[in-house]
Amino acid sequence: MVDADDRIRADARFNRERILAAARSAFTENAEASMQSIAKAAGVGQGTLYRHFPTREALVLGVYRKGIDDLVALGPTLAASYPPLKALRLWCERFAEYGRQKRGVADLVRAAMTDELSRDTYGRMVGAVRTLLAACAEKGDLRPDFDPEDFLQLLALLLQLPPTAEGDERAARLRELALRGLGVGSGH
Amino acid sequence: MVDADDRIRADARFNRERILAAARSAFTENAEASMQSIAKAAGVGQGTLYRHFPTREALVLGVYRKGIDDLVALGPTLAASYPPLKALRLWCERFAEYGRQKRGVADLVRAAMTDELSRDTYGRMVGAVRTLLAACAEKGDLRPDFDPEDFLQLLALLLQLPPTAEGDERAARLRELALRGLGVGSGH
DNA sequence: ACCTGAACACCGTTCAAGT
DNA sequence: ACCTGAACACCGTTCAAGT
Repeated sequence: MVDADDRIRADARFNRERILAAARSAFTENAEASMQSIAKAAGVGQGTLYRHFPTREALVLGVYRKGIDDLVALGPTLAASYPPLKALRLWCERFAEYGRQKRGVADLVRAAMTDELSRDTYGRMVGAVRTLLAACAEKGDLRPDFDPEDFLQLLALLLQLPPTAEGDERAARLRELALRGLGVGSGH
Repeated sequence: MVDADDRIRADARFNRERILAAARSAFTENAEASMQSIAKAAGVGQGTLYRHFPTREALVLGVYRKGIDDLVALGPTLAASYPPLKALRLWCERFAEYGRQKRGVADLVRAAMTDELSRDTYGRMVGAVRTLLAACAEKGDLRPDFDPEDFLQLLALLLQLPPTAEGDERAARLRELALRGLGVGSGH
């Protein structure tokens, strides 16, 4: 056990990276880029793509996992620097911004509950939201009985609005609506 | 002009009805039923399908137009029989129920703003929501400054939740969240 | 006028054959 | 072990040919 990786896997790992890089850029310019076109862009046979990512969902997850981890890590960072409600708002905005750039995120969150593969990632996102909401509730900024998963699902649904200025504004208004529904501005 | 229809169109109208009937039942059991399979089920060439409904959107609209008209008409009916807030709630539930059965409705509403074809239908739905919200606002049940289109879009987004008991319950909770955000329970 | 269905240019996914 | 790419079973859409 000199090395964690078997020697023979060097090419496989190389291919994996090539696929991820190709998928990342393909998804950025078109969230519906075909698997076949991604294999081609990566310079790899279709079979190889499917060997590494047996499902489109798996590929999307591979591409966005890092960004989502960053988002999850951002929760505590914001919570440490801002009042709870401000931290929650900023996190929601970052989520929206990230989701707007990488439109696959919405599908990922939507599929997450039924897909074994992405359960971990999803669970950590829910955890981040839970912490942010709990901090607000503790300060009395909003009601304490709300399901963080409902809130995250709502944020994910809002990503489906058209990626235009109008869609973004509507999403922002609906986020504010949700926060008011959670009790913002009705007590303290 | 003895008749509103030219004689020669009898077969065309027959085909149109056959297509609509086939599409209705196909969409009911699978919202993503292919155009090709619908043409086949209708006993019609693909070209005929495309002649009548040049786009999938047009076909969806053809199938759901009547149901949506019913939904629009339901607004005033409920408003006449119930207090405004109750009427609004009931309408939302009917919308959700209808959308759950016919999953194409959500896409229709989502696409409506950018699609010329369905603008009328969409506009009438917004009108129904506007009236219901306005009646509530007038009675002081909720804040008067909210965009009915935002509300309708939110309802349409909620249709995208998985059609399970869990998804339905989440949608119901998020609807209540929105109503609280609109001021329900904070005035009188 | 309207209809048909073969044909085109794609998909996602699989799997025999290669190294 | 891993890779390739032809092949399969589909799509949505078009359009020459028929009636």
